[in-house]
Amino acid sequence: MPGNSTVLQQKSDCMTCSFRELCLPVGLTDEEIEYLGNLINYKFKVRRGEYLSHAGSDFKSLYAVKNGSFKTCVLKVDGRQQVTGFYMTGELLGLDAISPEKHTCDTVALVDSEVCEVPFKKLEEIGQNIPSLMSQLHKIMSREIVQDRGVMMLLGSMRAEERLAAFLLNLSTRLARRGYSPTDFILRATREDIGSYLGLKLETVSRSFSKLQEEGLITVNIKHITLHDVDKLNLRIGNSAD
Amino acid sequence: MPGNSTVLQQKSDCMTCSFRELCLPVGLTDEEIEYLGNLINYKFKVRRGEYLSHAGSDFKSLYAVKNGSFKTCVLKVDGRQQVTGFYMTGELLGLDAISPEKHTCDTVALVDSEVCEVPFKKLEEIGQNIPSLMSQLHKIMSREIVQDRGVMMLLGSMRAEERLAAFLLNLSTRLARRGYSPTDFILRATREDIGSYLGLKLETVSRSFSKLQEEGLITVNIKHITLHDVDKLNLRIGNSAD
DNA sequence: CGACTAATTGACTGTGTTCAATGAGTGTGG
DNA sequence: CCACACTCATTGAACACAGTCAATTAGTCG
Repeated sequence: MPGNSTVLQQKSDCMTCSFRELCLPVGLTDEEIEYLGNLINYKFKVRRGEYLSHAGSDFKSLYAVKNGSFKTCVLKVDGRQQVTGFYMTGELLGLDAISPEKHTCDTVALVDSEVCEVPFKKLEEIGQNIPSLMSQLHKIMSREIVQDRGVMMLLGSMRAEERLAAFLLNLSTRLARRGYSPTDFILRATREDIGSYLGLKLETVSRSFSKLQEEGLITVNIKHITLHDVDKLNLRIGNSAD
Repeated sequence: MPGNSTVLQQKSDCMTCSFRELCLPVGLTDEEIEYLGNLINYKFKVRRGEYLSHAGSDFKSLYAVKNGSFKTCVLKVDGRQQVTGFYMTGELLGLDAISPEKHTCDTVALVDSEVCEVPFKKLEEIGQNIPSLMSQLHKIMSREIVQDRGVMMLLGSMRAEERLAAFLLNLSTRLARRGYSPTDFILRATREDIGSYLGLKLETVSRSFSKLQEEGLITVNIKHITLHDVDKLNLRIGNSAD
């Protein structure tokens, strides 16, 4: 049973999951998915603000976000805290914990959410017989590395407004892949969380939102964001517009 | 043949490699290492300043650093460049390329170096029969994620001197694991590379070195660094001293 | 030795932080 | 239903840290 999350176990089912094309089952045959489904036995509900896992706790399972949204964050002994990632539907939580066999961060639900538990040892076991499952795991881990590199780029070489633009574009892309509007969405995180993730203070995040709005690139209504010119936003952060 | 590196192919041999306890063979039986050795056929020499791989090029193999030192860096269309990582003996290059199947960064030798080529498809294949090899790969990838998270922490919430202290401590730990002095070492990277990695300008890196030296925590002699008080350095970056 | 590249240091500038006040939104209880 | 408390967001003014520009020194390689 993870953290202090509300446990409401229920049989999970990859076959009927509408997000299996985003998650571990990618590239598997129906038969293989059935097999994987036997591994992924349970899904949990985690209510807004509750912890799915705590830094330092033992690692046993990965968690696939079935629906909802999470942040991961690290709290250092001197009180400094930092958000290290945001996770949405179909994304895999806990990859950082594999090597130390301890969770390295707290994982908190930003909205009422559900996760599917993936016991890691068992995943490696059945992976022996399903090559494409292993491949998919490797790709997911690689993607996590690429994503983190992107954040490093952002933190290391972008100014406040650029960081925020990059963050919004990243959300936009991920939402689009899930069938949501890439230009009109609701932020789940507070200004403080966003700031922490982007290496900025919440006031700077707020000011940057206002600046981007003044420039006509976005509209901000507290948590409701509309992107007006994705190409210009991309140019702003040093990507080609295509 | 990777990048424009000097190709001097030679049979590689994990069995006799003094760094196998840091690298992919960790936890494998002699028999399994023999098997792995058949996969890792060649090692390449890459001279200082030469590229092992270029961003955008096709991904076929991981490269294990046999000896020497590398940096990975990304160059954006607008000219911004950033160093995303430093790699030393026993570490695995190219994990970011698995998912996109293209290299996402340039990999450059900081000193004359050697790498062992690990064809990735084949690695996944023989991993089917050697569970501990797959586990080790997962641990290495997970460790890369943890390492990157550390850099994100650093970039997101530390000031210049703290960043530099964290960088030096990280190097120190990795060198110690390789049997080198953790308190007395030679930097392979320039101030500019270090700055790029830490999200600072080279002048700021230089000033931070001087500050830490004035405080008596380190001695700096261009590339030769001596750490005088690892505990205090750790406290400085919000780690407990133990 | 001369031509490089790399590193240090100083003076000034600018971006983001800090501190503070205000406003908007939400939930609770009288 | 409204008052109150609370959290979250916005905005302003002063300040600090790192960036920029520039000059100098140290080190390296042909």
